[in-house]
Amino acid sequence: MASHRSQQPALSTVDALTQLSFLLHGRLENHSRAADLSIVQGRLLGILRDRRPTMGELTKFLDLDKSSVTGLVDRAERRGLVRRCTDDRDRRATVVEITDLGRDLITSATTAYSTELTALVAHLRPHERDTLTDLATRLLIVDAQNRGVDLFADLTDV
Amino acid sequence: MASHRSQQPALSTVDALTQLSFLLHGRLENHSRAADLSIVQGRLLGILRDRRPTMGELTKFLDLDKSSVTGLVDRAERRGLVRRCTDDRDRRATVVEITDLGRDLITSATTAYSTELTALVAHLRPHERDTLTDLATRLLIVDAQNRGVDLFADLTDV
DNA sequence: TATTGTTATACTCTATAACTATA
DNA sequence: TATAGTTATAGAGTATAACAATA
Repeated sequence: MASHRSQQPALSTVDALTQLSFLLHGRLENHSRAADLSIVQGRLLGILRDRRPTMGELTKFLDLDKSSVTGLVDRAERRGLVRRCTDDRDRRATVVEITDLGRDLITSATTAYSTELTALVAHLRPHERDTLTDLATRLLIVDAQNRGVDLFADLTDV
Repeated sequence: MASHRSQQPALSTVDALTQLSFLLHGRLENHSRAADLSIVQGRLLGILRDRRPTMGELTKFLDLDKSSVTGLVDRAERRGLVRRCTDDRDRRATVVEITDLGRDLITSATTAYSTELTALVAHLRPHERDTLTDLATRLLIVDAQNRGVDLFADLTDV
């Protein structure tokens, strides 16, 4: 009942993870596009879902140049997905917040993505899913330690 | 000896895989950029490493519009990474092949990427790596079946 | 007529450098 | 002077629509 695939050439660990990474990234891109969002617009809205950062804080979350963030927020604001507010404590700073429309879009995109991915991993048995989750999480923790950050400190959602 | 992380909030399977996907994608991007390549240029060269496709075939491998492929190949050709040849059997068609320079670049990028990823998964025990590889491969196989293609038919390398 | 590929055009995304306004 | 953010500009990447050359 287990394996129909012994005839197949085996993938290396790195190749299998890399292909899986492309698979997930492509799904995320598809579902974002279905909500009329690019991946980076989706990341922006995901960050804003439970934060109200300044432009400068956004450059750190997104790891982009400040001018890139200006353009990104410009386009999102023009579409009514986010709005800029002035910070009363520092009049140089600009705070960005998500609008109801932006929240609706990112919610529908992440829901659809999550539903599709859940259906995919449903092909594994429960204990296999748990194992996969544990192994993936351990790799994330190792990487976070290598980078000197706490994996669970700033989960930026999708 | 096993787990120091029971205090941490657990990630869902989907979240763990999604974050891992971002991690790998970011690494691939870094190593590509170190070789002065974008991810898509790297994919192009990876495909050309063991193929000599027409422009039309490239649009299928890359899942891009033909005009996008024209631009992609234009920029790669301008940099001396690929060259266009005429197809003698169909004089409408254009065959694309990699140059020695292109091959050097993609080899160094994939080698560096693979080395870093191998070091990361080396934090797992051998039997855990095997399990992870098996589970990831099974997800890829399910997805390939859903899409009606053979996973092992057209591995486009990285 | 259908297919292969390019060109013209437009938009997103990204970065560098120069700039404005506030601290 | 230093910091927060924008503007000007340039280039990669992507797509749609119109086109040329060949089948």
